[in-house]
Amino acid sequence: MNVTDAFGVVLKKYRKLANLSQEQLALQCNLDRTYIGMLERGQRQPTITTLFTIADTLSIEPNKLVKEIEALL
Amino acid sequence: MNVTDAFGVVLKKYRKLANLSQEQLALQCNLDRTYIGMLERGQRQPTITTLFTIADTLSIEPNKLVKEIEALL
DNA sequence: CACTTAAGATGACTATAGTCTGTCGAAAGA
DNA sequence: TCTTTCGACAGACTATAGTCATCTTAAGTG
Repeated sequence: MNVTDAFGVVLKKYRKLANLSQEQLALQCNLDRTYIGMLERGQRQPTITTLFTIADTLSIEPNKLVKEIEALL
Repeated sequence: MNVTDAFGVVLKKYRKLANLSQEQLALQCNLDRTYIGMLERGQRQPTITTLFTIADTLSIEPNKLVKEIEALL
């Protein structure tokens, strides 16, 4: 599995845990609804600041998200 | 301090620790020499796969790099 | 059934990641 | 002085992150 796909999997998992729709998450992150969807489907990869923004919104430390990605590779 | 600048600081620190020039690191990462410089100066921010590639080349876990960035924010 | 919400998907767009070529100055060695 | 190595920096470029409008489908819900 590649980094982009792994990020999508982890993102979806934590969004669901936070009980948010893609749209709700997008609003809280100041990102676009369709972009969140593309991230989850592995069709886009985030920059590092986007990673931090999303992690922040999901109340999880960025390094923990990254660690989970590493575990999927 | 923002995420982009913090990444630059951390990158430079670990590149020096690995005793590599920007050009040597760039070659090993398959990235451009000037781009490594821009990252270190906070003029560009990496995507997540670039983060993983660089961490890999520097023999450090991506989540550790990220943790250091968090500490600088 | 109609109505709503969530998400997949696409095409066109703007902003920026990442490349390439080259110049410059500082430091260090021959 | 001459050369090499390193890094800052600039400009022009290509690839892709991220936006926006819109349509479609699936799963509830009354």
